[in-house]
This record gives sequence, structure tokens and C-alpha cells, in this order.
Amino acid sequence: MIPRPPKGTDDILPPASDRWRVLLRAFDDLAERFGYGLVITPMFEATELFSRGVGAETEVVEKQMYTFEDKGGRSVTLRPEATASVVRAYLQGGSSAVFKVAYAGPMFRYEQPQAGRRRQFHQVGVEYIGEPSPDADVEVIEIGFRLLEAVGITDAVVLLNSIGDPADRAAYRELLAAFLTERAGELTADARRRIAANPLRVLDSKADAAVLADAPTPAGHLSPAAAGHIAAVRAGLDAMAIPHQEEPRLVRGLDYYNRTVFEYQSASYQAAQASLGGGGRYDPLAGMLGGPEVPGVGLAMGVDRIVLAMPAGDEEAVLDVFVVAADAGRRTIALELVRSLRAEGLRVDLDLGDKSVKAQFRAADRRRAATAAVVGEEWESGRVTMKDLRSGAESSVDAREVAKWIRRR
RNA sequence: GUGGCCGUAGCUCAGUUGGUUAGAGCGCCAGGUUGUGGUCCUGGAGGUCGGGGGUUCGAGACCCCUCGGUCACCCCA
Repeated sequence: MIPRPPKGTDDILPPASDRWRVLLRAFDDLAERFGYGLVITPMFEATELFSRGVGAETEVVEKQMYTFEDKGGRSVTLRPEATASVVRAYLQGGSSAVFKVAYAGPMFRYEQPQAGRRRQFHQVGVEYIGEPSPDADVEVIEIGFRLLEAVGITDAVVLLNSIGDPADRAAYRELLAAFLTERAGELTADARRRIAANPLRVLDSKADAAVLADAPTPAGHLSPAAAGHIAAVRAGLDAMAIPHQEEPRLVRGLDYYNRTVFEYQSASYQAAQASLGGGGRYDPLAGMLGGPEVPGVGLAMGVDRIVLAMPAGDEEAVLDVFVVAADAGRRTIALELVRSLRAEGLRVDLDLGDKSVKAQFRAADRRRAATAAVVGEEWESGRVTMKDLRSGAESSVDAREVAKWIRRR
């Protein structure tokens, strides 16, 4: 019996992975155009990085980390998110300049899997470190929005909120705790337990929505500076024509955020886990990690979820041409043709087995090739038979002009 | 971590009140067409019935445990 993959992990194979390629390429392209370099950080880190950076009181750190002791007795954790690592790398890299980087890769959280929630899942994201301007927030939010657009999700909306600066948050926290204590009788046991530990977390409880409708909101208790910041972000998004809406009860599950928090939703993805991506400003994070105060803002997009939300799309050809050897003796020639066409930059493949012509054509069809090139006795007179696999039309083409013919059709 | 539903070929499923060598469709491979796919016809390969234990003369069907899937809560990407 073949061992199964661990619970909550997936094999992502063709043709399903075709969409992943589209998304990953779109992201890579966007990040480059917006001036973000590539960052690669370890997939596991000292456990302390996350308990300090993400916050010891958070759900992610309390219950969802893959933590283990390595052979040297160190406590290490598979990264549940990337921001803490990137900021750590920035601080240790000795740079004090503005730092813009993009990443892509798997994250790990020990959770009960469900639609759009896996134990190993993939994120692409960017971090804009060292820039306090609200325009940085706008830029980061725009990247996520453009990414969704680029893969065909055109109805995305940015849900936006401000949770204020740490001082605002502390004051608001008192206020909220007082409100929740007063209405404790109407709350679920779960919510009641959190009042003392982390009242902010009660805010997005679905079961307590009725009570929460009357609760004070973070946005209603901002310092003038924080209020000005979020107003500037909103104005920036308006100028960019990026649809956004106020979400007074949006709070992020990680402790390092301040001021701007946001997430993306789309009607094309309706599940319990509706967020396609999210992020926010994290000015306190560098200090929490023991470094100097350095502002930052970032975003993480859930690749698995976005792929689920991507429109079906046409069955596009994934090969420009499939080369067919008419007889076993001409395989070497077929290979030469394949090599020269690949060198031309075309997507080309052939069957390396000793298959019948019929089987080779079947393979061409299944591999979603746009055309087939037959190498047979016509090769002796310098010609190749080209067939358009969609229309079925065939034509005799000069062997040196095959690439040109494929591009011109 | 909690709860509902569900595990029979690669996929979707059928398997009568427990009874001999476990079936279908699709997919896959080959042939029909000694150089032509996507249609059609014929044939073939492929299953320790998720795993373990139990009840029974006999279990794919019943019981227990366990692993996994799925959806929801919680939380988040």
C-alpha cells in the first residue's frame, strides 16, 4: 500500500497545475514591474521568531504551528507565514534603506482542513519595508488587486479597516473589553473566555455577530495621525479606481499589525474561507523582534484559494507542436527537428517510445498540442507535413521553415 | 480542538435481508486504418472493497478502533 500524503497536503499535478503556472508567472511579472526584488527565506525558523513576531497570544501561534525539536535540541517551527522571516532577514541584512521584496512558497499551519484551508498552503506576497507613507500601503494593496485582475478575477473588492496605532489600540481594547463584559451574558463561552486575553479577537466571531453590531469599532477611536493615514490610503485607492469598502470589524489574526489592515474577496469564491489574500501595515514588528523601529507594509495572497476562484478559461494549447516520427528509423531526425524548434523558443515535444503513428497523434491530441509535424519520407526532399490539430488541415512545409509556419498560422 | 456526512478500479458510482471466481460508465493500452488524433467498433490491462481487530460456517456489506476525505464551527491565505 502506497503511503498517502499527510492530512491537509496536496499534490498539484497537470493539468490543474497549469493555473498555478499562470498565477505564479503573473505574480513574478507584477512584482518585477513594481520594483520588488526576490527574497527567499528558510521554510523553518527558530520557534521564538514567530512567538515574538506573530504574537504568543494569537491563534496561529497557540494552536496552529508545526513545531518540533531538531537533532540539536533546538525548537524549530515550519513557517506559518513569511512576514516575520522577511523582516528578520531585513534587520540582519544590515540594510537601512527602503527594501521592497517579493516571495512565493509554502506555509504550514496545523489546522483542520476544509475548503480553501490546507495544512500546507501557498502564498505569494510582497513586503515594503522602511516606508511610512500611506502611498506604500496603496501600492501594496494595488499589487494584490492587479494580481487578481491578471488571472481573470475582475470583481475583487478590498475590505479595508484601520486598527490604529498601539496606543489607540490599547485604549480601544479597554473600551471593547468593558462593552463585552457588560454584554457577557449574550456572548458565547468562547467569546467570553477571550475578553481578558485578547478582546479584539472576539470582533470577527460569526456566532456573536448580533452583539457585536452594537460594539465600538477600532476605526471610531483613532488618533489624528492614524485617522489621517487611513484617509490617505482610501484616497489613494480611489485615485487608482480600486474598489474598496469599509469593514469596521476587520481585524487581523496577527499581533504585529497597526493602522491599515485589508483583505480581498470576490464573488467568484464563496466559501467559509472567503479571503483570497490580506495584509496590512506592521510598523511595530521590527521592534518586537528586537530591532530598531522600522515601518513596513505587506501583503500575502492565498495561491490555493485564488486558483480555485480563477475562471475556467479555454482549453489552451500547451504545446506549439508535437513531432511525429512516421517510422522508427526517423526518430533521430525527429529529435533533431525537436531540438531546433525548442531552440527557436517554441513549446515542443515528441514521444520517445516506439509508438505507432496513430498512438503518436493520440498523444499529440492529449498533450494539447496546437499542431503536429510529421517527419517521414518527405524529409528526403526537405519537407515536413504540418497538421493543424484543431482544423485537421494539412500542408507540406519546407523543413527549414517549420518554426516560421507555426508562428504564422 | 469540536461536530455532520462519506471511504468499492486512475475518476464517477452500482453491488439485493451477510452466501460461490466483485461489476458498469468514463479514462488508459492495443488492434480495426503496414504514415494521422479528436468520432465509431473490437479486445485488453487495472481492485489485499482505506487499514486493523471482532461477530459468523461464510463479511465489500454487521460491530469496535484507527487513518483519510469532505463540509461547517473556530481561525485565517
